[in-house]
Amino acid sequence: MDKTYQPANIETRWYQEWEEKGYFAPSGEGQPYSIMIPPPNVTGSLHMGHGFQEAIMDALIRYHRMKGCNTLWQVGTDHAGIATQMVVERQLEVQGVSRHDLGREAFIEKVWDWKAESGGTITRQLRRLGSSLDWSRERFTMDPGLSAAVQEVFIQLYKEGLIYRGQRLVNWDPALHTAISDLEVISEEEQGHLWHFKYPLSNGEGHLVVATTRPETMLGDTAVAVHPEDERYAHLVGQTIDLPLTGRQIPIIADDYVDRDFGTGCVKITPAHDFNDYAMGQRHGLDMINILTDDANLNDEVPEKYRGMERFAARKAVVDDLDAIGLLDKVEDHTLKVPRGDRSGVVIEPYLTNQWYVDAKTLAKPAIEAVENGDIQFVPKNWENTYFAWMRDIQDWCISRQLWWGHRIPAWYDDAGNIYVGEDEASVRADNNLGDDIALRQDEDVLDTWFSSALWTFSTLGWPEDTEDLATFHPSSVLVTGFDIIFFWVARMIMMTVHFRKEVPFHTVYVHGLVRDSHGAKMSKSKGNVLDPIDLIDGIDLESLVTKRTAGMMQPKLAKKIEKQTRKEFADGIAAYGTDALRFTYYSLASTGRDIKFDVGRIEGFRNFCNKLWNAARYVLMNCEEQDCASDHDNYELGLADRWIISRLQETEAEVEKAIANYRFDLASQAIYDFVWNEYCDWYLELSKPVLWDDNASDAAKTGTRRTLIRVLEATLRMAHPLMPFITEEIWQKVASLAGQFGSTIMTQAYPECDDKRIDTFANADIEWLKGVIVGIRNIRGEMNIAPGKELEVLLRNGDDNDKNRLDQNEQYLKKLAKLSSIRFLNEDETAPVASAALVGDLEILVPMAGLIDKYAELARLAKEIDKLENDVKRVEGKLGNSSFVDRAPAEVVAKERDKLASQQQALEKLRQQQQELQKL
RNA sequence: AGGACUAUAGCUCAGUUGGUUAGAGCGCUACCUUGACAUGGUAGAGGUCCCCAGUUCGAAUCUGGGUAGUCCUACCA
Repeated sequence: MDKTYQPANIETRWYQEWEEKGYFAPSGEGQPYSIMIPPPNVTGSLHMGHGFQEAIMDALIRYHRMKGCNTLWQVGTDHAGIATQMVVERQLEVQGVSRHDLGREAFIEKVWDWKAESGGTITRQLRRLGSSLDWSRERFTMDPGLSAAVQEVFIQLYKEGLIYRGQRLVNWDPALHTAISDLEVISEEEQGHLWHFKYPLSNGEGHLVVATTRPETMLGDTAVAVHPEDERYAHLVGQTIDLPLTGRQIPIIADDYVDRDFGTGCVKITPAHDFNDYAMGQRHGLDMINILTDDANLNDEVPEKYRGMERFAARKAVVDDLDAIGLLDKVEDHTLKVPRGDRSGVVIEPYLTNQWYVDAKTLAKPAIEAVENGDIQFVPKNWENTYFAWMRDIQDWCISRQLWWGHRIPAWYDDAGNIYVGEDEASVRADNNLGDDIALRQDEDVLDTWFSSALWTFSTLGWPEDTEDLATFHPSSVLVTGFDIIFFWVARMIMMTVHFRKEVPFHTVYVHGLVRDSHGAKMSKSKGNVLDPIDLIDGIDLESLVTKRTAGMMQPKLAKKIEKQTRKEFADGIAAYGTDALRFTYYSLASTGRDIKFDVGRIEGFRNFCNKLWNAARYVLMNCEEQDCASDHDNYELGLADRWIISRLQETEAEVEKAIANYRFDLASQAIYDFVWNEYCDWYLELSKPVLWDDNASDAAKTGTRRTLIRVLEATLRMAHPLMPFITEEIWQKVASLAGQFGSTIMTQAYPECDDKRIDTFANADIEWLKGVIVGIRNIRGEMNIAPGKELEVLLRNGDDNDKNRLDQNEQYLKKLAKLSSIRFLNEDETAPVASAALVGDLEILVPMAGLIDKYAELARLAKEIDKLENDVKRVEGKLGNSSFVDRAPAEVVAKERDKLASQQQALEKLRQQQQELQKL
């Protein structure tokens, strides 16, 4: 083995082998365990969020596979309608071609080409992460099988009346020319203005003042509303206004939606361009005048002057014109929420169109129940509240999109406007007895991407066919996802699955936090703080990183800033840390919080951890290879250290198991880290040396030590494998046979489980004693600046029989680990030399000072210790002096405090004696 | 406006049903190439557990109020 851990040499090699050998496929035996990957965009690339999420899922999958489950991790990608179409349109734009120039069919072909070209990127990257996905079952939301499922669902929901077509206001994206759902609209506060206009009363007796943030919509006003109990205007209700610039007369109506205290208490009503006004228009039977085109330019419903104007130009024109005729009352600064499309970033228009809707309220009911009755559980549980809150107030879901890339809606229209829904034109004709003389045209629109995603857990398993995979792997075991798509995806999956399968899509939803940069900011291209998981694995030099982060930046100023920032933060680029270190970092961050702040500094620590494990293995192999490790006989003996580390391994196994059961990967990784580094390496390997290197030690003891070294290492590798698959496999291959384990891969070995019988509390206590003595001596050595190489003669005083026994049995350990030339108890009649002392319980450990230790340094050290103890004693004395504590606290708590006080007082007494003796000198 | 979450060491975070000497990693200080590892070893420094009040014998932990921050949902023109 190399002296240092070199991940690049092992990772891709092992992944290829695993995949070729088919280890990722379900075994066909055992309890089914399945996870459906949240399908990434087929033309996308891996980001930190993916990396985190895949790491979690892979750990769960590998863990259950090793536990003997029939494990399926279903892989696949999403066609991501809008996102993908936009990318291809942008590529065409560079060539000066629009999708309309190409026409629908040719354009879709281009998209398929692009999918073929770039579609492998993310799946290649998933492999780099070590994800043990069953690639033989890879699916795509637009492949024939899944498309059939989509069609089936649409047709059936239509027949049940749960999908309908309707004309109403939708969120219209004027850049993308499509409707989008409420969830795809992001509203954020922006600085704007509030314009106050005078609307003259038709009777010539003055005017009303209305305020608006969108002056141009006044051209579509069909009423002015006041509050029904507003005395200022009560007498005007029923009268009309001469709507300026239009020549139209519009009524003054009363509606209690109006807030009397806002502005003047008069509101202009534009039913065709505002959701609240729309509702009011319906209540009052107002006209709806659509004044916009698909591009959000003004249409022919407005006076000639404004026709064809862009909406913001029209705004200015309307304001200027009203001002010119003296009807602009005033303009105020005003912050308002501006709705923008999450993809296009342009301001969304409420726009009157025909769209397809899903009756979400009906579907939501059983979906809510599935969570209420515990069939589905969220982890952490509080996300259920978020789910309920949204589901109980759910709005119908607009599922049609005016795009070309996606599942085309299976609906046909005749010239009379009748709607026919069916598999294809032929079946529609057949089902409805439509002759060839009746012209049919198919709906131009496609379905929201999330419509097909909602079917993901069962469509990937072959539905609507009644497959064995469905019977075996559905419902899936757990969904691993971020809270950002609980509404987009999780809720809709539950609705669709419960409706069509009469069972839940998954039993558990594990909701993890979102990966952010080290300061907690969202990672985004425009902020220039994006990290690519692959760069953390392979490393990247500074220049490449700068180029990558600033590529395709529209604003040169921004690019400059990002470059500066990047050069500062990554002056030396990013080192190659390897997949296992990256994954371990993810796990360590996977606690219950909502934000996961990713600091590159952390990954280095875990790369070092990999190196630690690597070198521990080197040490073990060095001592075990071609040696008797008792792999096939019982002729060995386990010493204290052996029994202790075996015991600690059991406890760690139990801890890891519990952590994984609770989706606490931070605790699982912590337990493994701690065991490997702080116990196995720091103590056990050191404790093995005095045995292996002692000529007086018996062969049976040496064999027992070697056996323990190799077997604990081997079990640790299995324990850690789900979290760090590559390094564990690489080492395991070299270690397994020495530990009496056989197999072609660690992947399918049994996961180690805690054996209570091997938890040895006596060994634990003895080792704690041993550590106490060693640490006590090391502490004196460190504090007193005694050269590390200087061997000490240590004396013990005041111990009981237990201490004496322990000394007898551990003398070799003590000498080696604390660097002692001798250690013995003082005889009864022997006076102790001047010494520096440490305490382990009642036992005093004396390091003679002669020639080694400065009196005043030791006095200072003692003073510090005494001070600390005095405080402790005071606190406990206070507690025990409080009669209500003694009376009311449980007896065992009181007893514990008494014991504590007694031993503290004793220790204090000894240290004070020590202090006095020293002072006399 | 309603709701959720967060506040613990310089930084990032653990802390299980109230009883711990409040922990870890990174960073920091001193010493050390000792035969697995300097991607290392040994020792050490560092905390008013956001603030106030309450419950309790006892609060980082429970309750109420406040402050600060983050986010979600809805939205007043």
